Amino acid sequence: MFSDSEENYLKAIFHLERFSKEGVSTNAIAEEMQTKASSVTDMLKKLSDKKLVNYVKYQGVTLTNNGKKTAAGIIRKHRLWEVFLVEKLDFSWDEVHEIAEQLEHIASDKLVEKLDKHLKHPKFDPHGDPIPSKDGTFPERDKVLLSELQVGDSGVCVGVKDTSSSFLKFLDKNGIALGKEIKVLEREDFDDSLQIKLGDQTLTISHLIASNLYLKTN
Amino acid sequence: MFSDSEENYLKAIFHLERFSKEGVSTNAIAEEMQTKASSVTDMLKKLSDKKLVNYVKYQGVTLTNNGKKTAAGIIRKHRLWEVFLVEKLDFSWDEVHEIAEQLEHIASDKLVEKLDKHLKHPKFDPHGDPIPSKDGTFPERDKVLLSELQVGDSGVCVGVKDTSSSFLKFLDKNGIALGKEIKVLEREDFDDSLQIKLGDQTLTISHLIASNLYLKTN
DNA sequence: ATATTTTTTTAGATAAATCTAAAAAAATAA
DNA sequence: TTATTTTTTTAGATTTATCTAAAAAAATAT
Repeated sequence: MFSDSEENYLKAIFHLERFSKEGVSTNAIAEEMQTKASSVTDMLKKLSDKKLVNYVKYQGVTLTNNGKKTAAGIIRKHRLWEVFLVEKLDFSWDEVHEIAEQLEHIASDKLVEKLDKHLKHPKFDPHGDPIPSKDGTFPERDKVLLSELQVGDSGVCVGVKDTSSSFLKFLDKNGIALGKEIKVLEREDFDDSLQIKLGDQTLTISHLIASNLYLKTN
Repeated sequence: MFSDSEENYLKAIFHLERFSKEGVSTNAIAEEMQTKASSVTDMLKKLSDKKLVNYVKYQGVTLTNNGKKTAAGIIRKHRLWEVFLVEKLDFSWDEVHEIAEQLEHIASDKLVEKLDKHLKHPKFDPHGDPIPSKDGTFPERDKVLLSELQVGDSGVCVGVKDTSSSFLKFLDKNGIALGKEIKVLEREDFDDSLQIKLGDQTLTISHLIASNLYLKTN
């Protein structure tokens, strides 16, 4: 149906749309996809011809309903495969992104639905990101960055913002995992680092760490 | 490492090499891949530059050791994914080929080995074809076409030669599956059709059917 | 309001994989 | 052995996705 490249652009635009309510700019897409603005322009024309985006020269793009649905479908596949890799093949959560980037382009509706069933219809991927349903709707979860909590607040770890291997490995090393309860014991005014309680241990984490960890507060 | 197209050519040459002990001809590859001879020539030059085939103008090609190993790796992936689709996702054996054609190009050694482990190191795919081991060796099984058996002979069904959906569906419909015991009761001289015993039933099958079904004789 | 900077687009080039049509080589037939 | 047919290769074109460099438009600053 669509080329891998077209699918990657749709995915990028989909992600960028969540941040800007205006159209997404050519440069933003180029940045996200690590490519040149001129390549983006070329692709926007093609996606526009295929009615996947609304594109007006010099004014950026938005996804059409069709484009949104297609993008959600790709993200659905990506996240289902991530669950498969972690749950069934025993990969760790910092290894699955690159492989899922390939698997998300496998074209077979039946495969996706059978995979979903096999995995017992998971709602979230290994990083806590929601898995769009078949019709393209996202089951959003209310979550808050750990960095935004007040001293004394607590919550359960439900997701990560940064999914880089180095960040995830850091979490592993410190025993921070989805499902764990975290309580903010103290905030250091100087650098906004936090002292937190995790299980029966106490540890100190930087602001950068805290601003990449999502909690569900109780 | 290699493009999907390069991998498909290697696979095709690998399969064709099993039949001709001479080099594989350009036209044979074009036929196998449903493409034009001129496209094949172009690709052979490229594969030759990459030391995957021994190519001499007008004399066809053979795979180098490297080419053989690479091809075996792709076939390994294809067949492991077929096992996964049938055993874990509950696909039927006539549905898996097209999907495995896509999955075989996913590049991750770790994924292949984890998949192999998850499937408990299967030796054969759902059609009875052997799965090459990691180092590229094929565990060949001694098998005979049902059409070559004599009246009175019997054996266990271990594989199919034709893997088309229509053939596999025919087998399903008639209760013929891998692992089933078959005994040749009678052969019709006129058209070489066979009367066979399958479980407690007797059925008649054409020569074409019998010449696409592999048995292991006892 | 004009000049400067930034963003975006266009024009033209490149690489990969394919094609058609023509040329060259090899195989086969007379 | 020469002619014919078949196979294979070459030459040149096309499509997709990319790039660089230049031009055009929009945004920002003076």
